[in-house]
Amino acid sequence: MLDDRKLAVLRAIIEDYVSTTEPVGSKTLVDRHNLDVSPATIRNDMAVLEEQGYIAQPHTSAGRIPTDKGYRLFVDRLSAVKPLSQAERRAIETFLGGAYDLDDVVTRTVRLLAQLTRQVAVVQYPSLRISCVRHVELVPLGPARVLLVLITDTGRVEQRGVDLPDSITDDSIAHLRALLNACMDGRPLADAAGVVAELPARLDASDRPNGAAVLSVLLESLVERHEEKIVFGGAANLAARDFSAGLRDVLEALEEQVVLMRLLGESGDPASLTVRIGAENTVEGLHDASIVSTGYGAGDQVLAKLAVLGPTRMDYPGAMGAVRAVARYVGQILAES
Amino acid sequence: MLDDRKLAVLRAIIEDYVSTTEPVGSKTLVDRHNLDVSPATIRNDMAVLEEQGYIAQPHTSAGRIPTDKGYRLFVDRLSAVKPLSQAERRAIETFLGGAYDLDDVVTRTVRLLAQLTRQVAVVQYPSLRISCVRHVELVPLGPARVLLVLITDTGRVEQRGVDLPDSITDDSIAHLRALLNACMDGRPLADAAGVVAELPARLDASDRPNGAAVLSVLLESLVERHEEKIVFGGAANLAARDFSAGLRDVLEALEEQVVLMRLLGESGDPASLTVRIGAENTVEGLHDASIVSTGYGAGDQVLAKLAVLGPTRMDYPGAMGAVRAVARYVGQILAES
DNA sequence: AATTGGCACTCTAGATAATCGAGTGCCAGG
DNA sequence: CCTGGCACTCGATTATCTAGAGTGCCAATT
Repeated sequence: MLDDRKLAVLRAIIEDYVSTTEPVGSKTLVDRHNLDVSPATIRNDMAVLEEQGYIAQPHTSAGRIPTDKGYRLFVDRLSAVKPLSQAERRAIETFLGGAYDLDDVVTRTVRLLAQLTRQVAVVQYPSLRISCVRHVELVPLGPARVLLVLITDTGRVEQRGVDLPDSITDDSIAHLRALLNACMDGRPLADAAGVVAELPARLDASDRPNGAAVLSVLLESLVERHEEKIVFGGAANLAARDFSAGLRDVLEALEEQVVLMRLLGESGDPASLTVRIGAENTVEGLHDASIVSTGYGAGDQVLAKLAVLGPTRMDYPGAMGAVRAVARYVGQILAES
Repeated sequence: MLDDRKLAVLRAIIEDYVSTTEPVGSKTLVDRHNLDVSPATIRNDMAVLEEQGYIAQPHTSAGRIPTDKGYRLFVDRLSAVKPLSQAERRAIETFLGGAYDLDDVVTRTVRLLAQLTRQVAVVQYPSLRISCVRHVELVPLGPARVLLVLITDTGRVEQRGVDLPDSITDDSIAHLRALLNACMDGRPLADAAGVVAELPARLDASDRPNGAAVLSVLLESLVERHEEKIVFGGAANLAARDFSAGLRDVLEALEEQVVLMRLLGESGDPASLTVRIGAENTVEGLHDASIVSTGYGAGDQVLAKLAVLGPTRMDYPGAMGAVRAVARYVGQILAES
């Protein structure tokens, strides 16, 4: 139905349109790419492509622009992920290598991705779900308030103030701390639920409510809130582009954690490169946007996602290359630390 | 030189211009505010105001718009900080009250300020300079690498991986940990420098380099990097406005930590409400912007700054009221926790 | 001396019209 | 199936005109 030349034409249209931002006509097309046929032939091809919904005309007597469906075909069958240049790889390595702590890794990753792709970058904090507990610290903050500090074997530290149901003595705290460490040390955070079950038996009756409160925080709050943390950067790159919906909508979407969660959650296979194009995106206000996302993590565990967001008219091969490369390096960093 | 009526005219011009975004003429002015004089009289006044540089004409035969100098006079002498409504105060209280930890306080503050003022909000993390050490924890991460965790009496936790000059045994770590806690416990972080001096004497010679490495991280890195952390939000509010310089510049400035530092640093008295208008701002790309900032902290200590950034044409009394109120509430929250 | 009504003047925003040209669709011939 | 030719469409650009908001200035008034 679509012979090779028609596909080549589609590819050419997309490449031209992405780089020039202007509808591309049959004449320009033959000139710029060396298709050995006449403009009239191209026009026939374009008519077919249009009929099938891969390209569209903004108005009669203008060139063609790709539709979402056109981009989709391009991404699926007409393009390859573009590997980064040697220089770019080195840049990633040195830039990410200098990170101090997790916060810093995430911040730097965002900046890096935004800079590499000249788009908006979105990075989710890695999940603590599979981390193991190395140490739990309890520090009294008030009569019925303690600070819970959790140190994982991946070298991460999470803290949170906990309001207790009862007031608590320093002794009880010490007791609870010892017990928590005994129970949790070396165990994955995901097991916290199990520990909650066996804990009451090992606590004085008087300490049970407080102990339960601390554990539920450990579970619900630390682990889950971490995943909800999503950072974006490179908003300045939006200003240059023209989103028909108005970039106000885009910025609003980016500032809503909930929306970002959904955005990253929507992609199918979490581990692999996923591209969502234009209207494929269910998030309000992002119908003109495309998202290139992938999971990342230490080893083969997917701990979180990162993505690049731009107008549907974006350099997909380049963005995909950058996303993949950055995800790999971040994974390495996480594995090392 | 400027009699009362001329000042009233200036105030009226600013108020109208801020709310309508359009140059305001003599006729409209008399209509909307009840100045009991004729348009011609106002025109004379406006001529004087213009001569003195308080207002300007975009072009002949257009109304007048305020200049930076005009806004400056308005802020200094013609307006009062507008207190928030009861409802707004309650909203602040409940919204900030629900915060989990410091990160959450800062994030919520940004959102709150952005929403209250419909502008961009900028918030700096509170300095650790005056906090006291409650506990120091060292966790081995590798042969020559430890994780340093610092818990302060204000319930904050900072962590950082430290690469040591020599490899280290678990014994040494325990020793170092005990010593650090003995030295630092209860002392303000600002004293860390002093502790560095006395530490070597109390360490085995073999532990000295490692101990010094840990302490220098404590000092340089934890405390200072915290102050450098600045968050902004509400960028979507920029989209509606029209910055002549292009909002790209504004967004770029906002994404540069260094620039934000300078922005907040420039204000004079750190404790009080400061307004910087248009060109008063030395930051490139923000010559069309105004910044309303103030310091905040627990008690009377100024720990950091927060600000609102918008076009010079902004609602100064409202912004000042919001900034002041939010700063106070955040201060309270910090003092409590 | 300050205020005011009157008036001519100046621009800009917006409407209308004319023109240009890139790009198309279609057709007849190779 | 490809191609050159050709009439046609329609947005973008430019030119011209008009209406009206707003001004500055002046002479008269209080």
